[in-house]
Amino acid sequence: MKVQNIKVACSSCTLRELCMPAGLEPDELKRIDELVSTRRTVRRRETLFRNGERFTSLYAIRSGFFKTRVASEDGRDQVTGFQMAGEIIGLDGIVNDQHTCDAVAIEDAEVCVMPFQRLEALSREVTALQRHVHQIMSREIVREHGVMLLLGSMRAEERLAAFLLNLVQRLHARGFSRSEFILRMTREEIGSYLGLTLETVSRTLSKFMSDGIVEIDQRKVRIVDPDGLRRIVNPPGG
Amino acid sequence: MKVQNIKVACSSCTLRELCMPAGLEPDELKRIDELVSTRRTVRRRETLFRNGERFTSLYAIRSGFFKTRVASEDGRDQVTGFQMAGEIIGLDGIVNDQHTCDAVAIEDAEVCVMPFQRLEALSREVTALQRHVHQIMSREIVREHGVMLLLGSMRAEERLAAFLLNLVQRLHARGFSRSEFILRMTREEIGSYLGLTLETVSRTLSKFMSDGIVEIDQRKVRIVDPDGLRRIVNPPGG
DNA sequence: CGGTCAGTTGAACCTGATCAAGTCAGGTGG
DNA sequence: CCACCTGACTTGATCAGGTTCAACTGACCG
Repeated sequence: MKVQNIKVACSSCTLRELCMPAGLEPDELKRIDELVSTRRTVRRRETLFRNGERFTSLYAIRSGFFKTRVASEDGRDQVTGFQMAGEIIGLDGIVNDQHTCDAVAIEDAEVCVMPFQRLEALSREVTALQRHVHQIMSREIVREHGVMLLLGSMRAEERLAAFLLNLVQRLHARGFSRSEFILRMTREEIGSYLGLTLETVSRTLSKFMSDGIVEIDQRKVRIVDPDGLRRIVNPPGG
Repeated sequence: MKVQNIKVACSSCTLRELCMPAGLEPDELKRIDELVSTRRTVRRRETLFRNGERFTSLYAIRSGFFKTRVASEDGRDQVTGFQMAGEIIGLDGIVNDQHTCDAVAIEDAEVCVMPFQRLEALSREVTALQRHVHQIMSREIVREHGVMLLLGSMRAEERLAAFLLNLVQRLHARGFSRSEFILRMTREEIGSYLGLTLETVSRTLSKFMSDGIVEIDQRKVRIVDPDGLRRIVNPPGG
């Protein structure tokens, strides 16, 4: 783990519109710059935090990709999400002052460390920030509802199609292509997230390819027929 | 829907320790009494709020039982949780000022209505309340992680066992028996929550019964061998 | 150039879904 | 009060989607 003390200003960060509230007054903007104490770089395969560790901070991802995962007492584990630049992780730790999942970088990453005490103090004073924190947590709850729907009621093809559409949509919101992207995660990680085995993920992607819906070369994905994917997620006839 | 304007004081509510922060100063406690605007009764099968409705308030359940469910564009739906006295619902609405799921009473219920604006204003001033709101949202995120683990990696028997243990544990925390309780939901609702069909739920419960782990008479459940259930959830050998 | 890890593909198997029939409890109306 | 109806539940038989096990390919790296 590497901690950088380089001062970084949210006010001049290109990702601000993703992690910070919009429409702040100049003086509020200035106060927000106190929020991030340090940055931290996390190399591929390293953890940002682990189940059981003391919770102190939320983390805003500046670059790179993370996965979060929970484990049951016996060895099984479940990927609960993939997070990219501009997203906030660590919310699970707030309830019991202790993290309940692992956050692992799946490619070299850099995060902004936001000590939670500071965040709470500041959001008592800056209403827009308070609102923003609530929205971030609520958004995570809604996202997880979607995953529950996926895991509880969708078939393999539907899960994969929904997964690909979700990824490309988030990447597009960050200025990347609307149709091409690189998978940062392995088939096994995708499978763990979607409640499938890696073989089923592989087979299903192959099927999408032979149906002419996507082109896949290793980790490189090109979505040829986005409507085809959408039809798979929401079959027209019920 | 019936709205009661009877003034209710959180400060004198028996459920306070469940929905409100502990260790408040007397003056803080007094201010908290401003939080609940009204109570509302919801009959069985009626909804407290629906997907698409404008979000205004969080609701603390005073009595009764709810389920929350999300729906995909085609008809499928997924129960995302069962909520009982002392629990807070409505958090999904915060992100977009609009509810994204339905909350349906599965038995006659009464809730305390907490206008969210008021809650935000008050939590800017009462630090313990601010912290409490954060904890409630974080707790929900952690709960959903658990459901994702369940849906993504457990087999039918494990899901049912985990479900029964979770229910009885929450009921016991509310002063009910450690081993007996009434199921408030149908087999179909349980199945939707656990990603199973109602037939599988029924069969699996029958199996538990013939294994001497539980006794079931209609909706009445008696857990005979809690350790047996725990062993099913966490098989000793991996 | 060999070793390792990720991914693909095939074949057999199994868990849980689906379809179907029948039971049971509770409520309603004659 | 009883016959009937309905919704919830149970149980059986069959089916299928996805898992499991296994073999193989290909990319990457020391």
